[in-house]
Amino acid sequence: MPGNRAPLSRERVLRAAVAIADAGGLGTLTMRSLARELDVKPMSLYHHVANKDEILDGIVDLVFGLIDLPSPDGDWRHELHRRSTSARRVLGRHPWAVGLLVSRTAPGPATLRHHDAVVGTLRRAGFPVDLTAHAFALLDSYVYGFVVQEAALPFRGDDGAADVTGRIMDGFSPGDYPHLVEMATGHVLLPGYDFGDEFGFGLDAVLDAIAGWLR
Amino acid sequence: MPGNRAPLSRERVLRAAVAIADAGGLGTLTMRSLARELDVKPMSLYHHVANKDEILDGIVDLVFGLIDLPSPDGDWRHELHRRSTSARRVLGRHPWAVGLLVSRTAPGPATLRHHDAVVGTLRRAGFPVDLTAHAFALLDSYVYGFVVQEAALPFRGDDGAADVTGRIMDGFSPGDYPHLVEMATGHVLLPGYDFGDEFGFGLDAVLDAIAGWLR
DNA sequence: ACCTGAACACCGTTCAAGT
DNA sequence: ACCTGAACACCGTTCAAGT
Repeated sequence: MPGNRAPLSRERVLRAAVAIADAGGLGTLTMRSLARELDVKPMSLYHHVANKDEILDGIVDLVFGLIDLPSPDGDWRHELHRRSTSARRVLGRHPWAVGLLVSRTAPGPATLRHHDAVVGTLRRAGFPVDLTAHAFALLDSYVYGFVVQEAALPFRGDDGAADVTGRIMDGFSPGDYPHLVEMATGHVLLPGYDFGDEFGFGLDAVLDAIAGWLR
Repeated sequence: MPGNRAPLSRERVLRAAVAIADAGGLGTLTMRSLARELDVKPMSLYHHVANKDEILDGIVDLVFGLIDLPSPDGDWRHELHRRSTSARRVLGRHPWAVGLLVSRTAPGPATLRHHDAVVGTLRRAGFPVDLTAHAFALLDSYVYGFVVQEAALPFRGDDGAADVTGRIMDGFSPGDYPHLVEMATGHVLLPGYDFGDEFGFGLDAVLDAIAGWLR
């Protein structure tokens, strides 16, 4: 691993932590694996972060910092479409981040800046503060939840889908879950299907609904 | 703890695991804390579950089993409204379950039965299979994502909100996050506000959108 | 059949010591 | 200032032994 012996820093620690979580899941991210990745002893990490909890908060915030911000001066719908697509892509690449979200209550600066830009875009577009709260809750619920589904449903990748459909169909008594079987064999497993394509469809529906509130 | 010395069973192990995760978060759920709760030695657990991973899969499925199923014969919109409200309440009580969702790909029988009932309700209502997939993705993304937001955003409980607003306002340079500050002081922190109330508003918007696809 | 004691290879973190 | 060795109280899990 080239360049790993640059001087340690909070930044490098967090970046390495993201890399480990991406590669093997959150379960493989330990202070010791992180130290190994950085070619350092575990205790050295504590000079740059207070503890593992701060690392978890830090990598969530780092991931939020990768999401494109909406420009408050552009067309609100176009800007929120672009940032939502970016959010889904970024969070989809680091799905453990959404998993971590439910257990932390200390949003970092990048996360706050992100939310501030979304709220600001809605306010600038003319949404009153109560409708802005509605829109914020609806839009970001959709984005987070889609990432959860995409990570959890085994309807991705060509192999994964077939795998689980197999489990559904023969792991249990035949005839259970008839509608899931129909959905799988009649739609999801057909060549052109990609669950990820559902995102844009739902996103447009959500933005339509929000746009309707403005009139 | 009365009745804890009933004979061990997979059922009792999973129930105790849920209780521990509810009380102290997933981080406090260990094979050893679980054994202690059940008044048994850690190794006894392995006679009822293969390993901790199976416990995690098991408690997610247990929680899904608590959600009201829609009846495929009722009015689809009413049924999905009822089951979505139930899902939000149940998952909101056990928020770690949604966090776990992103890292598992082995849905259990209760989870599959749940999804089957939702898909069946949509099919019975006359949605073709492709629109059923759209509706399923949109609706459940919204439900999961709302639970994530409600757990993550510190906009709940009277104290929590004030806490974080404090952090937002003085922890960082003043004037950062102006829109979040406006949203907090001008809306979210006002006496009658409860973020949870946003759920029904967004749910109706989502169901409106889905209903529109049927015509 | 069900439970357990002892052991192994791990964790996060502290503390005192090195450069 | 930054890094580290040794140690502590924990983990999940295996294996051989008990009833």
